[in-house]
Amino acid sequence: MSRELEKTYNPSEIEDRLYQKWLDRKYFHAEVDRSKKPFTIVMPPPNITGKLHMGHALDNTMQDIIIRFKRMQGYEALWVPGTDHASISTEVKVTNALKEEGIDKHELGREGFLKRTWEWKREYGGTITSQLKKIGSSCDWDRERFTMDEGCSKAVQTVFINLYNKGLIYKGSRIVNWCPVCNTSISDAEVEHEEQAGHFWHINYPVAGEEGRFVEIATTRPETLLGDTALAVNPKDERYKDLVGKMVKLPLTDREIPIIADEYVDMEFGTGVVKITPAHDPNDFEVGKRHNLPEINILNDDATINNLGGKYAGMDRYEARKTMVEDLKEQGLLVRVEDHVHNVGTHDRCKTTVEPMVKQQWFVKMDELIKPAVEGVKNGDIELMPASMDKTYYNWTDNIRDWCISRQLWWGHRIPAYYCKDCGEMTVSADEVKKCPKCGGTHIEQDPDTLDTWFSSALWPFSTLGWPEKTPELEYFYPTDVLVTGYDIIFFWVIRMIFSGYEHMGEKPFGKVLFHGLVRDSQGRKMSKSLGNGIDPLEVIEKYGADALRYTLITGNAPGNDMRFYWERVEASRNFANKVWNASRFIMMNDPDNKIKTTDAQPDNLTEADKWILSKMNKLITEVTENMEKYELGIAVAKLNDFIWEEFCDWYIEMVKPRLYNDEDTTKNAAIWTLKTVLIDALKLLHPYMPFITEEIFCNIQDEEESIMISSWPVHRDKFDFPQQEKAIETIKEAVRNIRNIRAQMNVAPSRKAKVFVVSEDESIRKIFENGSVFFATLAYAGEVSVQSDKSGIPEDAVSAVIPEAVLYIPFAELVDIDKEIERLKKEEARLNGEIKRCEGMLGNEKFISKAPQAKIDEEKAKLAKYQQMLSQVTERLESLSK
RNA sequence: GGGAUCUUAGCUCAGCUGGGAGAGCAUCUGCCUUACAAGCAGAGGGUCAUAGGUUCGAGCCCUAUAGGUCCCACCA
Repeated sequence: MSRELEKTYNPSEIEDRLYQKWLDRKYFHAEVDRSKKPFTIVMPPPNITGKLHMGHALDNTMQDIIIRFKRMQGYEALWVPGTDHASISTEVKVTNALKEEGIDKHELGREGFLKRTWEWKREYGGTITSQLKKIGSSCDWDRERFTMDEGCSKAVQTVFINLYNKGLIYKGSRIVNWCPVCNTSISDAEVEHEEQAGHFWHINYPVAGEEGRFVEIATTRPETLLGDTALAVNPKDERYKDLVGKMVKLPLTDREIPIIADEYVDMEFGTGVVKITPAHDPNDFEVGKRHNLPEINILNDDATINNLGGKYAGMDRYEARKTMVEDLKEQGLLVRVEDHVHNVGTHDRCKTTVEPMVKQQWFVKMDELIKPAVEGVKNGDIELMPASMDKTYYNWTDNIRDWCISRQLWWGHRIPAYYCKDCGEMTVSADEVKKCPKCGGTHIEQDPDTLDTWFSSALWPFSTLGWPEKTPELEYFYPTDVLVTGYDIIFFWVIRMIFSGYEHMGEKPFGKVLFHGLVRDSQGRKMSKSLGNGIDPLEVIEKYGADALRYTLITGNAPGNDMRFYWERVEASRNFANKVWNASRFIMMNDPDNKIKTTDAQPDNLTEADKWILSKMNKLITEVTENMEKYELGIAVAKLNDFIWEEFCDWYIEMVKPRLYNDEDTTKNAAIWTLKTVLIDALKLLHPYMPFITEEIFCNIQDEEESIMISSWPVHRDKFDFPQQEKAIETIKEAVRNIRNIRAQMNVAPSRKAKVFVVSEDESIRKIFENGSVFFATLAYAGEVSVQSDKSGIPEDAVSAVIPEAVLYIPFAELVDIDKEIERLKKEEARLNGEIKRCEGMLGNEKFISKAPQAKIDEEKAKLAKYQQMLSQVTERLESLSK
């Protein structure tokens, strides 16, 4: 393998090749291995109709980071990928495709349609998974699943039958949300409420038998009047007390309906009289049940008025509304029209206003099922991250209603219920029923409905592992460890998986749920097709590489928070990748034949600088690991970035250069060994975040085929703890910073070297500078460094800087402006005085002394001593300059 | 109506269990120093929304207020 690397990192050449290498070597594949601990993630299955968007990119990057980390830590790490059949989306897509060919879905028939849809799935359903590969997802493609594959379908059927037999699934005539465009019922979770400007129509209903007396009601949906079966008032309402029990004439019809009393009516709102339409309003439905009112459905499935609507039959709901209002006006029954803003339920897929309707549908009874799911989160069996999601979760579980699971669609899992046309008997069965068990009739028809898409995805954590079969995988990998998903599908999916896990497996589906937010555009708007503000992750990958995209999505963002996408941030990520690339290139250039290996014994002539960076690295390993274990991915990588860029590149590499450029230097090899050791550990820590570039460098630098993916995660090594050396190097860094600062302030050209005197009475400090003089001189642009215990030989007008336990002098003879120098020192004096005052204030506070922890007190005492020592040096300098 | 969350440098955001305010980008100054100008060195810039409270000590905890965002909810 070539050791000549390009000057800048070029991801496009590398990514596909490396991904293929990993695939070929089956690195992503996990097997049941009892000698290892399992770690499992199941991927939230993207819709087969989907195209990769930033949400997927974020979701999968997070999962990939976690799974790569765990794999390196030695777990048998399994990440199960798959796709969702997405019943409505897919059905709509295929229906429209057919329409363009001039084919009507119903003409084609159910079987023909399903055949076409499977074909469509085979052709396009894999698009999204192939895109997931582009971002580096290390999922076990051998175990890829589909919610409608044989195994998952078996799981769905088993669950349905189990729940039915337990009485937890029932069929009933209930009010459901009906989408007249998609022509199907939908669950409560699929209804989005949006505020719309509408009207409040006040209508007079004539009281039967009392000429000239009216009851005024107010409604936002006057067309539903056709289905009214009562008016209701509050039993406590004095205004209407005498009306209760009387009848009113229902306008525009020849029906009479009763006035009833029900607590549900709010006296304060509107006129205090409510028209009751049990077939088209969930509340009215309840009222109707309490008072045994008839339910009159006045709508067809496409939201036109049905044949019960008299002259309005056949009109669209809005057309009927308009016409009816006109008619009411003509008859003098329309009192007035007010503007009114109200919440309208719309279908989340197609944005059509849903119509509540009474329909025969299948439901899952929720009240019992939800209990273990609530308990599981309450007692910590499942942890939601961030924890604030708990409240959202309970808010839903506390107000849960039965789940409408039947859909009037063809694409999906068909309900395994069979009806005998002869006697009407219903049989729920896994196998096709051919003969009625009750009457023996053979005219059997299967329920035409299919199940809600989320019914199958609710089983995903165990259906993908083989359930209902008792597979070794299920036994080994279940329960899964962490679920990563957006907070927007907590109700659709997360909660349903949780109660399904407890119900069917007797155990939680996952231990933790890591929620992430939305990726918004740079102005904070949701990325959407209609706005055209979406950014294609593939475009980002093409321009900057998958690593840069992943890095951008993971940095500078706390768990559960939304983030904004900026190209500038991608650029910054790319720059970081490039930094790593060049640091690596630098190291390779200094050991072109790869003579020094990290596996070599630790050199016995490590310098203080070497020990410092090794010690720093040791700390970094601990911090990164701890944060990743808490799934604080952003914090972990921020620490890593700081270490690599600042400590390693800006300081350590610069410190080491004089040794590398000097062939006489006996510690040259020690430097190279340290550079490589630290770099390789850093690459490993970075690998989960930036898998491609780290792999490429890892192989190049070590001249080997071995992959970083399967290398072991770095662990803290006690032998690399060097607290003394850490302190020593920090002292030198402080000195360097001071000198650079002074030089910049004085506009001294970098080319101009100056002699630097380090004066300290403390021998250990002097020793530090003597040991570090090789690089101290370079970093501080010093021509020569003189370390001494007193000021002998130092010109009186040298510029000076005070650091703890030492004073630095730089003689710039002609450049020095004494007044400016005094001013600078006075500023420093004031700063130190401020610090001293602060320390003294704290230490002088009796309560602080008595209540604060001893460590904190000692810390402040040490600071005070340090500042006092520095202050005395500054004062001394000032005095000698003022002479 | 209920709930969540946010308000920190010009912009976008970090800041984990309370112990001297950080990053990236942007701005200004100086550098093509033989890994990297996608870079290096330095600088400026914040009464951490407001007002109270708890505490020896508050960006962090509590209460109220203002503004923003989101979720849930059957007010016809």
